[in-house]
Amino acid sequence: MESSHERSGWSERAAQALAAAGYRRGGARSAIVELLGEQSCALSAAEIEHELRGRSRKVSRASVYRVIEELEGAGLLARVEVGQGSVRFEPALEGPGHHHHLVCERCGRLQPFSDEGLERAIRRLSERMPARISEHEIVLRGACEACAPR
Amino acid sequence: MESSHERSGWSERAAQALAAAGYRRGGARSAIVELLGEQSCALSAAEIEHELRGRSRKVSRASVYRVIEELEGAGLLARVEVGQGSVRFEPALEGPGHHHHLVCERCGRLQPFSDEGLERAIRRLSERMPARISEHEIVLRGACEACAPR
DNA sequence: CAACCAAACGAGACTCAGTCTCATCAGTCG
DNA sequence: CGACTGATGAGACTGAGTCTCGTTTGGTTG
Repeated sequence: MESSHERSGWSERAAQALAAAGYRRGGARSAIVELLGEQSCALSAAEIEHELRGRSRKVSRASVYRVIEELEGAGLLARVEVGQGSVRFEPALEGPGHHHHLVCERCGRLQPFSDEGLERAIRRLSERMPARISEHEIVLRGACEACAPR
Repeated sequence: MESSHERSGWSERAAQALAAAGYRRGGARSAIVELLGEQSCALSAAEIEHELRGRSRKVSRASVYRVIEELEGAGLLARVEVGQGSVRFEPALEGPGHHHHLVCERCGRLQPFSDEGLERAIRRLSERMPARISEHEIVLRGACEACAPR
């Protein structure tokens, strides 16, 4: 779990990185970046569109997907495949922010976690595989603490 | 990769398990089970529908999804989320057949792998997490041997 | 400041996987 | 052999995501 000031740093970093990549400042883009920067966990594209309709500014679906694509391309946004066809996005944090997800099969909530043992196992495996591994994604499914306390 | 006689055993097991669960024998269901039993790796729903159109018997999309759901519910079929919104299915083999996937970002091919170190890390993590973990899924992304030989 | 150009944007048509409904078909059992 | 009930197919429908194209806006230049 990350502290919120680390998050707000993200939207600034993102804005800078996009500017450096030659993108102009545009209302839709900055509204999306700002919204993402405030989140504590992943949002779906539809949630981004819907949430923005209510506040700062209405943003079209096309823009939501365009900006997601730019951010993902710049390595600033991580795509999380949650299962059942739903895809979510969240700010990609540097090194220590790297984490994976537990999806509760009961309530559907997403819970981030990280584990050094797991990362080590993946690094070792990557060296042995006959391929160049660039990313990995791990999803655990089960019942979260609230749904099945022990 | 598993030997093929292990695979053909799967379609029999699946047929038995479905019969035991009270399902009647039906043409569409057995055609799908048979096709899945022959595969060496995961198929998408559309591929199942298309492949069957050409051979044994034409099967409607509704039946493909129905049968997938039944098999998944019986723990006979594993769902593999490959990314970019595409979902594939493959026969779930007992213990030793448990594996994960490497998705090539260049050619899109799926390559199964398994690793005891990784499984161990996940078991240990599951015990420490404040949740009941029932499944896990790991996807590695990168360039496969054919696309980026080293 | 005015004018211009390219990038950013919005609206909405379109695609495609997956779901749902309902009429028809076919095992199974009496 | 019927009849009952589950299995199936056809196709309408949904919702996420993509694409196109006309409009708006940021930034730059005269």
